[in-house]
Amino acid sequence: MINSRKYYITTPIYYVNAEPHIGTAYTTIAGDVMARYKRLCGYETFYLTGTDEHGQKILRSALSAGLEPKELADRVVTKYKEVWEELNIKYTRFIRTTEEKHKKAVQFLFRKIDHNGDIYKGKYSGWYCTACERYITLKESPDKKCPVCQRQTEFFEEENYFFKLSKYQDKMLSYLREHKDFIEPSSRYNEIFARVKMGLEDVSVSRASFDWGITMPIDEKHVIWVWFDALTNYLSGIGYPDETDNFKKFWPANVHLIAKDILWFHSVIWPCMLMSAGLEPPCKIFAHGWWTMNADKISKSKGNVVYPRDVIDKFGVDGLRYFLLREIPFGLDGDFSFTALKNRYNNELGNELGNLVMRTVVMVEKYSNSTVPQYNPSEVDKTIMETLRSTQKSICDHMEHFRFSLALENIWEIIRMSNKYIDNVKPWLLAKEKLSHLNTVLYTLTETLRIISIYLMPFMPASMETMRKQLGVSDENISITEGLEFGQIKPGTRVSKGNPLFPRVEDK
RNA sequence: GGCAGGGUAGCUCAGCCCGGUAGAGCAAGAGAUUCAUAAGCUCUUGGUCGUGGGUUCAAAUCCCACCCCUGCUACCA
Repeated sequence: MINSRKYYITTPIYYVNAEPHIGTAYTTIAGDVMARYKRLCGYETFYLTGTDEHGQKILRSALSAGLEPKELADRVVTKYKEVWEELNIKYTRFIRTTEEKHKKAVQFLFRKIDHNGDIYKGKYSGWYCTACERYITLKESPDKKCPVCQRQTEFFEEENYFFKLSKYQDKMLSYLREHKDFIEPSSRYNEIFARVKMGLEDVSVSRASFDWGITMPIDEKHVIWVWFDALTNYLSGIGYPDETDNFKKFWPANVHLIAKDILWFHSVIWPCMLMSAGLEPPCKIFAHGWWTMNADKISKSKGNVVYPRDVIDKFGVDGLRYFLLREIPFGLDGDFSFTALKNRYNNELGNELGNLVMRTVVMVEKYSNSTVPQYNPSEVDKTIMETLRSTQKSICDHMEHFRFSLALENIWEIIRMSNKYIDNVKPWLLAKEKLSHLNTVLYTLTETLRIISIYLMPFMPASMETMRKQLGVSDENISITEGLEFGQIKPGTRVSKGNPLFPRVEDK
């Protein structure tokens, strides 16, 4: 039975042969936004991220750097943790696959699956491209040339242990049929469904050609395949198999957030492994898209990799967090460009939101002695109330379904409405004529901003904290369930003008 | 090749399910204002809705054909 008041969300564990870049930051920020949102909704939330540290590639990278693989991993892990801290990522736990706990969990899970009769010794053979380190299928290349690098491949045969994936084909298929929202976006669901229908073949889950990995319990000459190892982090990260209370509380995961390239492993191999071990599959796999850079594919060789630091020096952490989730619908591919970033930052964050906060706070200072005035509920602007009411449901609905960009669009409707409102009622004239309606206007504005700050807290925690200080509500307990009702800011609350929240960026 | 999705203003997209001669944001241009980060507000320019046929009083929207683009088509992670 799924505990409805808990929320368990994960990112993939990142491979430690590269430093965190915009792509890994994207997944991690999205997960953080969701985790923060769920916390605001009152859920006991577990947000897991970490690093994948085994495998041949790591071994090679380490050797060429003159390091032990673990040393290399340690260094990169430090980088990851630094960057996540910088980006304000509030994870519950950072797991490393080289941890003893994790290794034990992997071996435990492996034994379970073995005891269930789903592991057997066999031979894996095929045409292998040494350069790309991958087997090719005759379907993708009948002439036996590597489809990626066009090099001639060699025939290899190795003795491996296999997992009986094929045994779970029917179960997997009916699971997919019964859980239409298991994989999102739905286009990905359709792809996977079609592939599973074509049939499942057993997968090799051990390697004997190198030893940087977790030793296979039933044959010490083999290490466990990195994917088997890596996927298990979702269990070991919450205490499997020993910390039964925590594990029982949080499993199954509500969502595994991933990039689209690793969908197969997460949506098919992983659930089948879990079925074999008698565990429930995760509730949802959400596969997001890729970023291009000025419409070009991002790659090391092209030298156009964007690192978080490149962005936050100029646009701030929240500028980055906002842009990534606002620019493209979550799930689709999108283009990263500093032009687009600057436009959104200046227009939406600086002009529309930042300036709204500024003009509101300054007016309260000037016209109301820096304190939020009393208001007359019957005089509250109807269009503002209507906008707040109509957006509330849809914002929360969008958030629940990872439609971050639409949630933000809705929030910006409120912001734009507020700017219009000011221009319509012209508080500076009301002040001149000493009309009492001014009080209601100022109250409405500060209160609307308070509500906006709650909505935006998951996206831009640092800026919203600053903004709430300016509004004088920083010590208030924030909750989505209770904080959205109009009329909570207390008359007499002192506002204080601070520096612009999002100072304009001029060049670049 | 097979399966899936898409081709709508300069750009990014909504509308298509439930037919009635096109919408938003950005970009561009103009105006009135001043509380404000020269921000905000108002207005304007701008599309024969991939191509060709068909159904219909009426099609971006339904049907057929074609062209083009993208994704998936299993073990580097």
